[in-house]
Amino acid sequence: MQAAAPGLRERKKAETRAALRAAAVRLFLERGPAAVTVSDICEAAGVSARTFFNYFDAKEEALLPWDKHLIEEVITELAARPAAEPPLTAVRRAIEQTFPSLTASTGWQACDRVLTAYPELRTTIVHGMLRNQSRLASALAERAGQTGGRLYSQLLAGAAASAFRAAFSVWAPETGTAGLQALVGEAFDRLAAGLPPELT
Amino acid sequence: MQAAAPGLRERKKAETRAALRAAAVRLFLERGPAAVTVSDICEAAGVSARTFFNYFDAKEEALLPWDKHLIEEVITELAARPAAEPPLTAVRRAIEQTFPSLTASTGWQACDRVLTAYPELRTTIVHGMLRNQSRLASALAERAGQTGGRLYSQLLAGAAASAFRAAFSVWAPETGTAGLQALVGEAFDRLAAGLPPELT
DNA sequence: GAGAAAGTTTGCAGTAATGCAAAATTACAC
DNA sequence: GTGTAATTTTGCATTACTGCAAACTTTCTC
Repeated sequence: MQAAAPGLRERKKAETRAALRAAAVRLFLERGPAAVTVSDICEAAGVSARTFFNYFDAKEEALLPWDKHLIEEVITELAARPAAEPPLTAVRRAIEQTFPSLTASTGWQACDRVLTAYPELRTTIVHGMLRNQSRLASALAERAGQTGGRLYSQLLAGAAASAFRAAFSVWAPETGTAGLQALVGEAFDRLAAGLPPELT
Repeated sequence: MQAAAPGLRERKKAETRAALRAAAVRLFLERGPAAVTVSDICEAAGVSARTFFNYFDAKEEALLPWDKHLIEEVITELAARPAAEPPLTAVRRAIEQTFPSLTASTGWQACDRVLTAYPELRTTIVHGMLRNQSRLASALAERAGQTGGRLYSQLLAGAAASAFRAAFSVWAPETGTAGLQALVGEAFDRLAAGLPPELT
């Protein structure tokens, strides 16, 4: 039942990624993110500076224990939702389904320490999430066919991404991924209710 | 009733901004945005390269006939909305109130031509709008006091920004600012309805 | 008007990020 | 194993963008 032997190539990539992340976290904690350059991280991880950007889109992303394939997972889950399901519900469930993968990641504790020490990182990281949104919008447009048109797809993707971003923005990392999931759930509840001031 | 004489300083700033914008639009059309550097634009406009970033946050922003003070206008309008108004409605009205300023801007025709010729610019520009979102979130948080908490403020700001971004993404510039406003209205309608697949 | 105060432009130096093509590494076929 | 195809790493060149401090311009005060 376990995945096929990953092979040397995949293993090395995982090691490089882990080394980069470990170096980034350590240096961020030591000197603060602003005083750490990408070159510093790469030197500590033993790879060239150019390689960093084969793994991460931005300096700050090296902090997070999730990576790009998570958005693909969301999109896969989305495709697996029943066609009759209302779009907002489908996105919500797709995101919820990927939380186990999120929880399985190691490195939350380190992430917690850095985010607590340097709250401004949160903003930067949240900004980076916008790249994923267009992937999601395309997937939604495809799924929905003509339902609601392109405006609706874009809006839905934006709203879903906003739900996640808002949750991440106010999340106390020490509550763990379960805490994050609860916030995401609340955000989607509010969206589904039409953003009233109070949830009834 | 007219505004006080702007003074030399303000007038020069306006001229510089206009020169930069004109140069950017012209060069974008001639060679495509990717083949135009900020230095090119500045050379054509007769200012130093460093000055460009006193006026715009990013290369592509020089294209748009609106500027940063528009978001301030939205925030001012927001502050002027009655406190009893539901937050989503208040943001919507605040945005709608600033459309006259948007429509008053000159340069839409040029903007239209460039966006049509280089659709990928739209994505870039939409990304840039994220900077405004945090300003809006703070304003909402302040206005709402404790209503709904920080998650609600962030989500509302994200949703409102998504409404505008989605509208801009699908907007056909030849329909003018009125066309954009109609799309923004539809997006807010959908948000208020809880993002159902069809507007009833 | 002269001089102080405030705001703007500019040069400089440095970092983030991306494209491209060559070199190195791993996987695969026989 | 050897050779070949596919990936990955790396170096190089370039551009976007930011902070800082000095020079310059406009505005304000008397």
